[in-house]
Amino acid sequence: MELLRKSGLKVTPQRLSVMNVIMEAGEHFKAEEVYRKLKKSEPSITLATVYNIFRSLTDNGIINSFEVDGTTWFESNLDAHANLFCEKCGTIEDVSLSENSNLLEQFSLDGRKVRSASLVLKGLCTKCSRNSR
Amino acid sequence: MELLRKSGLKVTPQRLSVMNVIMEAGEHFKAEEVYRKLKKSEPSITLATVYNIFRSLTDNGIINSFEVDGTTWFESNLDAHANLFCEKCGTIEDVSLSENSNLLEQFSLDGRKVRSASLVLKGLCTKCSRNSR
DNA sequence: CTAATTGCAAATTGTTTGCATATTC
DNA sequence: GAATATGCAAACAATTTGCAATTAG
Repeated sequence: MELLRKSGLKVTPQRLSVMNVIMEAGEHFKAEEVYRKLKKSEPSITLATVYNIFRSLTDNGIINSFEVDGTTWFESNLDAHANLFCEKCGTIEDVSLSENSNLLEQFSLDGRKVRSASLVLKGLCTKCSRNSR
Repeated sequence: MELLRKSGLKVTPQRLSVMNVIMEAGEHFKAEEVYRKLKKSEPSITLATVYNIFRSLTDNGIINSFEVDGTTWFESNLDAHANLFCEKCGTIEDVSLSENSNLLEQFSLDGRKVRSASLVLKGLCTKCSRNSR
């Protein structure tokens, strides 16, 4: 609620529900998934509304988004990290950068301006990597 | 030609044309752009064909792809680097990683398997950054 | 009361697919 | 000659838009 207010966004039940889903630590969702989850408790909600909400939340820096194979994922973790898409189970796993690595200072920027960075990995998550051994 | 042969892909004029466009150093293209470019010299070519070609080239590791805001870009630079999407002029600029940074060793991987990494930046390219000062 | 947001349907964009024809190897 | 690729039209998936009705501040 505070986050919405701080950004001048109106506090609607739909927005609160979407935020409830997305704010769980370490969670990553696609719009469609959130829509399906919410449909149960909030049957009137629309996929378009979910998309609209995600747009205002990302525009206001409340959540983060990144894309994998043509679809957009959302997460509440705003710290610099990589997202690993597991090619076996289709989930996303956060991958922290090694301590001595500050992602945002890794580039030779020479007079460019970087506003956002998205580091997406593809491979096998911890669980699937273990199971495939 | 050698690259195609090595991967067991048939050498067709369409594939050669696409590769000619994409192989220019530092160039980044969307399928649609390549299609428009080639339409002039090769009027029979189709957007679907361009997409098919890009798929076989990426599947065989001949070129690289990454996505920005829902559209896929292709490049021939296979070295580890970041791609900066300029929000002003809409082009992509390669950004090399600082020497002491090996992108693929930056993560705390602990038993995960990483097959590919895509680092996409958004901001202003060198030219637009200069012009906006 | 006013501006913002929702819900709905329809439109758009980027990309893929099925299939007949043509082309490489 | 067999397998693969092209061209074309049609299908698809993800996302956005226009607009009327509703709701938050």
